[in-house]
Amino acid sequence: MDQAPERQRLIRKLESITDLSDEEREALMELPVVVREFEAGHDIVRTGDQPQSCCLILTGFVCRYMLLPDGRRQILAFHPPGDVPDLQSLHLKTLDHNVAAMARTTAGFIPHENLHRLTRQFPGLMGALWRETLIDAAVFRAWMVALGRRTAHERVAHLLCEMTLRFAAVGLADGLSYQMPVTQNDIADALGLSNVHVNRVLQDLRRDELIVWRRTTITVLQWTALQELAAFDPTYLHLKPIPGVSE
Amino acid sequence: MDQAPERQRLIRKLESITDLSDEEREALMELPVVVREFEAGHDIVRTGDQPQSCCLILTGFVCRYMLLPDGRRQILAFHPPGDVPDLQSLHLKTLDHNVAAMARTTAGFIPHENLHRLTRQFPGLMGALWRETLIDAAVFRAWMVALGRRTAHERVAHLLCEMTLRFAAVGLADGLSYQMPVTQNDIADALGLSNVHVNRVLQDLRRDELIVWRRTTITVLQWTALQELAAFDPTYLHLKPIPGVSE
DNA sequence: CGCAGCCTTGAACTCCGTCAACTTCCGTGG
DNA sequence: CCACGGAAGTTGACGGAGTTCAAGGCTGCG
Repeated sequence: MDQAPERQRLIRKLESITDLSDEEREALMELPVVVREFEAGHDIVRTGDQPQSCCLILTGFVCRYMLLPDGRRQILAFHPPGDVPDLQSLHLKTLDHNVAAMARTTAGFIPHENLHRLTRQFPGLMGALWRETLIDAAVFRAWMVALGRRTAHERVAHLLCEMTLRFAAVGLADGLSYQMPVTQNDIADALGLSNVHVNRVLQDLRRDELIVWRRTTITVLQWTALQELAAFDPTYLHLKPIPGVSE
Repeated sequence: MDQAPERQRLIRKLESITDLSDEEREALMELPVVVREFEAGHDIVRTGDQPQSCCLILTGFVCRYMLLPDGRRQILAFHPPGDVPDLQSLHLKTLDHNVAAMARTTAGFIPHENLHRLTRQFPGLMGALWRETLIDAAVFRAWMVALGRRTAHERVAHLLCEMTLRFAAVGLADGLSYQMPVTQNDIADALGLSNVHVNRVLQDLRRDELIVWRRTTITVLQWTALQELAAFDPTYLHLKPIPGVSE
């Protein structure tokens, strides 16, 4: 009876960026989902893999990353529950980067054939999924601007703004507070900085009482000030307005 | 009789990443294309626009970029002829960045409705176009790694490797030589560096006889050495093997 | 209670940015 | 044909944001 919560995750996510019809929601509820669990630090899929299914994050937290031959790591994206980090594998056979669990994570695997059938039957859903991959790319672009042209303080602030909205969009934030299980080292690898410098920047943000970050709990104390510091413009997330946060 | 060359550009590009059937090629030949011309430095579409057609680059050269409020610029992508830099507008109504001509450029505008009709009629073409947007994102990821974790020398070398393959893939390279009308300032804004530093890096590459760059003509002299310097792995471009360059 | 991973701190260093001047190159027009 | 002007490329001196290295301090889990 209650395998529903999984699909609700996906539906909630899609509805944060598109409108779904009742039929489409029903079709999503009928998707077969194989649930697997991953320990923190373990890869879910890897460079070179040719997955036959997409993985929907149900609980936990996930990142995508690439490694240079000498071990330097760049984190490409963070994914809260509801995201499908390898949705691209639907049309790009070979994976060119890794997906890893940053905390104990449960993921639901949805076979490609079922997703393909769905997109054939419901052009609206095809649009929604395509759109989802395009927003993925939009986030990459925003990160590129951060990596290339923002200062360390701006980068950290920008990442915090983005994650705040994305957690809120799928209902996983409590006001401006949310759980994000990443280390300062992870932040550094996401923002192209050293862990030492990330530490110093975070101390500044705390000293200025813009945020509180205790253990894995992040709380934004001064949303407007943080946005201004980051020159954060949420357009690129292409989210519908979020009750209680935006609008 | 001879409006054909335009569509050939698109077909050639798509065939560098997918196989097309005769029917699909024919359907592409029947797309209406409105040709317009743009001067160097002029925007083709802008942030906030809600375009009703996609622009196919026919001749010239184009970049996508974002500006920070204080004027800092990050170039997100370069596009040789054959590319459709705003293909995403098919499923993302509002543009979140700009597309600009870097040299005198002719672009062919293809109405969204025609592309949508095409994707409904030919699922293979839908796959090809979706795939195209996914490769776009893959290139963003590669750039993110460069911006976040590569040194200035590696970044420049990596960009040169990428552009060499992309020009070659659409038949616009003469061996390892091609025309790319960008200034050192543009390179700097693409790689998150200053124009001064790009200048010094290029001098190093020339001194070591890895490349020649005169005016807008780039020639790679030592392909293997350049690849090694960049730690360049072309997988992310998801190209078929290019006769005469790769394989 | 102990250990391991994470956070924190300080000092030295470096890659790259900034500023400012100078040169080269090319297109234009006289 | 040459003179001019502006944009792009080049050079040097200096400064700073962020890195590296290394040590020490927390803290939560087994």
